[in-house]
Amino acid sequence: MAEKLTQMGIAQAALAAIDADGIEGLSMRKLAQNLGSSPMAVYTYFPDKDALLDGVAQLLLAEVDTPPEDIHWRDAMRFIMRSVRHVAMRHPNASRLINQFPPHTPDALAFVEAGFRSFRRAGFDELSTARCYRALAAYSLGTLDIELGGYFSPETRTITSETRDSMDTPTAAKLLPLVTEITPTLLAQDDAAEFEYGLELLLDGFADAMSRSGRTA
Amino acid sequence: MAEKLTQMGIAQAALAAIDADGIEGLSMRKLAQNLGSSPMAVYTYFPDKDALLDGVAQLLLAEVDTPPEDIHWRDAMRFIMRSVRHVAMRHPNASRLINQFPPHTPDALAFVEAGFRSFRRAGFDELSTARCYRALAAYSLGTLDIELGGYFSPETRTITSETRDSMDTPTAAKLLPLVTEITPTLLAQDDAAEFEYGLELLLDGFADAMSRSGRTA
DNA sequence: ACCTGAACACCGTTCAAGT
DNA sequence: ACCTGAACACCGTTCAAGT
Repeated sequence: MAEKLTQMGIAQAALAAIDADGIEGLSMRKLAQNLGSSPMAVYTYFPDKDALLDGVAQLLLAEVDTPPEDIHWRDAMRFIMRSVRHVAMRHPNASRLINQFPPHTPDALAFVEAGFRSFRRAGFDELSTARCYRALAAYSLGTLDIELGGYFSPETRTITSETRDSMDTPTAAKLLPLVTEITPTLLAQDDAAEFEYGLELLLDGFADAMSRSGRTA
Repeated sequence: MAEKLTQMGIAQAALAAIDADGIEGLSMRKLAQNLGSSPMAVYTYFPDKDALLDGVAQLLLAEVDTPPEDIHWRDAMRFIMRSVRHVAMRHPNASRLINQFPPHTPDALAFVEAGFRSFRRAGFDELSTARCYRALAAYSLGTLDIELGGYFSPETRTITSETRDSMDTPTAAKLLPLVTEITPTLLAQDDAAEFEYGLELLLDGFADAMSRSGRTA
């Protein structure tokens, strides 16, 4: 029984459970036990497990900070992009949900609205705004795949082992000399610095397009 | 019984099953039935289900085409990036595995090696090559999240319904006017064209950095 | 509307045994 | 090494029933 159940309370408990045990570790039955209720009680508030996970994603996205209104659009985009990344880093076990479920509640959309506002105030039209948002979203989601999924660090990844090393290092060096050469550099990269690097390329590109369309960005 | 089991054959059967029924629809038991064997036979070739899914991902990545050796690095990158996207589009139900499992078999790494070769031949040093590869990988993976995960098209997504429309349209228009304004534009975007747009921004950035470091790119 | 308890139709994987 | 069959310890969700 504990507290009275609510949609928000259940989603928060689910997020806490995922933070602790990962997405795979969450089951409707264990969650219900945490809540002190029968497994089926949750189904009054969420139609199925997928809807619950979507709810957890909305909770995460609501944690993204909204930039001050008076800053330059480039700073606003840096602010939002960094905030998304930091939310994911605070919830490494849950971050995959951000890639899977787009924001759709008012709280989760607050940072999107703020980003659009910044673009529009700087003179971007609807098409440019949509286009820039899409490019930034792609870069942001891909960054989460790489950093939180441990894309470049096979050791940290879910310890599947065996099949992974289906090629011994001597063979690799012969067959894939450049992969062998570059991989250590890739592993030594500074995540934050590389994130900023790609981000600035996109922002530079947006600014160029703006100025070519005859405005002072 | 059917054919003799092999690691490759099992992974191919798993990919076919996923193409047909989705990743969630694949079970070790159904796969074994397709293969005409007992469920446990697969465990001789893969230590667990995650290793099998990794194997399927390697199969997908091996489908990525390798660009001709004599083209400009920009064309080589366009070639590879488009090929990854097209592989994912041929296997929409399986494409999430590309975001989850990086290439690590020789066949799956062939396109990476080719990309590195192209960068290095154009005069990029190890650090620049790693840096550019990372930015392209992030953009590529994020694009798959958006296009194949239906990030901008809530209707096509797994039909979780209910919780999704926790805000009626009139409220949304008041609270989030710009989201309301831009969303139709977002839904009407041409996926291929927008993919190319962001890609060119990154390639432009790489070229700038190259020429500033004192080379003819 | 909200919640329960039992039941259904599944899972991945371990284990002992066979070849 | 390769494969089987039974069993273990789980799942998400339906359903009938209670308040």
